[in-house]
Amino acid sequence: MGSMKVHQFARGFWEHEPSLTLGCKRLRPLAPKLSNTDNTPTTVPPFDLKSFIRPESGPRKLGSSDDKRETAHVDTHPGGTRWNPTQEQIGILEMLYRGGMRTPNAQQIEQITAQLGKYGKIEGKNVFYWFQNHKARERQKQKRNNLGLNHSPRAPGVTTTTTISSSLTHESRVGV
Amino acid sequence: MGSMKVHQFARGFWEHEPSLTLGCKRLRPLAPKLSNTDNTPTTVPPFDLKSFIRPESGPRKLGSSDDKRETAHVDTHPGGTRWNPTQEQIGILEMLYRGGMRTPNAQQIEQITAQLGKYGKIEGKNVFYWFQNHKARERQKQKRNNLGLNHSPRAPGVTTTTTISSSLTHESRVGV
DNA sequence: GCAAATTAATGATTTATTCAAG
DNA sequence: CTTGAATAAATCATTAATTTGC
Repeated sequence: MGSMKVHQFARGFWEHEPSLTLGCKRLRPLAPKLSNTDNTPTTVPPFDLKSFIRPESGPRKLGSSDDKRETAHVDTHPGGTRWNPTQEQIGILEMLYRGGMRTPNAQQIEQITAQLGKYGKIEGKNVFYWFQNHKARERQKQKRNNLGLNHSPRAPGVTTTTTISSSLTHESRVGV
Repeated sequence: MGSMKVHQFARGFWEHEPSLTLGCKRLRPLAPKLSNTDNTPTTVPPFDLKSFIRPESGPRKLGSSDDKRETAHVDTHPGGTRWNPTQEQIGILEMLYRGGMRTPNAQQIEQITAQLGKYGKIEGKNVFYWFQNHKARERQKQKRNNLGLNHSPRAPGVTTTTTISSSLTHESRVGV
C-alpha cells in the first residue's frame, strides 16, 4: 500500500473547514432494528455491530497514523469500546483547559490528538468530546457551588487567584 | 442517581461527526454570561504546550504569529459561503426524511452526499445539519400548529395536514 | 482477598437554543 | 423571514470505583 488515497469522505469534503478524523465506529448498541414497515429509501446498511466495534481492521477514514504498533501496547487497547484516557492524557488536557482552551478548532484538535496519541490510543473526537464535557461539567459544578453559596461571604480557603497575568496571547479564546 | 430509563425504540445510530469549529469567519459573540467567579486562568502552561494553543484559523497560512486579521475581504471564496442547496437536493433530502430517515449515520451521510453532489456542491456536514435542522423545525412547526388551533391569524401557506399522529409513536418528551 | 452488586464518573449522542447569512 | 451553522444543555450508556457478602 503505497500512497493510496483514502476515502474521499475524509479529505475532499471537509477541506475547507478544518475537520478531524472521526471514526466510523462506535454505534449505539441499541437495536438497529428499525420499524421495517416503512420503506427506507436509502438502503440502511445492515449494521454489523461487531465489525464496527472492531475498528482495527476496518477502513480508517483519515488521520490514520502510519503505524499503530500495538504489539507492545503500553495501554490497554480496550478492544474497541470507548476511549479511556490515561493519566498523562488527562493531565495535558486539563492543562490546556486551564490554559484557557475551551473549544479547540480542528487544527488544534489534530495537534492535541497527535500529542496525546503518544500516551495511548486516542482519536480526534475524543478530544473534542472531552472539551465539551469538561466545560459543561465544570460549569455545572460551579453552578452547584453558587447555589449553596449564601453562607460565607468570603470563600474560605480558596482565595481566588486574582493574580492573573491578564494579557495573554490566547487567540483560541472563543467563548467567555 | 441512576437514570433507569429503557428505550426500546431505535434511537440514534449515528456516529455524530463532531462539527468542529471552522473558525474561518465565524465570530460568534454569544456572551455566555458566565459568572466570572471561577477561574480566569490565563496562566501560561509551564510546558511548551502552548504550541497547541496556536492562533486559530487562518486559511492555510502559518508562520505569521500575529493575526489581527480584518474581516474585510476574505469571503469571496466558495468555501466561505454556506451551502445553498438546490431544488433537487432538497427534494431528495425531503424524500429521505419522509421515508423515515432522521439521523443518518456516517455511511449514509457519505452516500447521500455523494448522490447530492451530482446536483451541486455539498459536503457531508451539510447533510448532517440539514437533518438536524429539519427534524427540529418540523417538530416546532407541529407544535405551533397544535397549540394555535384556535388561532386564526392567517392561513398558513403550507398545508402540513399530514403526519401529526405518526410522531406520537415517539416517546413523549419528559418535559423540560 | 475476591468477585458480584451498586454507585459514581465520565465518554458519547441527541436535542434545544442561538447566531448570522441570504 | 427563512434556514444553514454552531454551541450548550440534557440525556444515554459504559467503565472505574466502591461497597458488600462470602
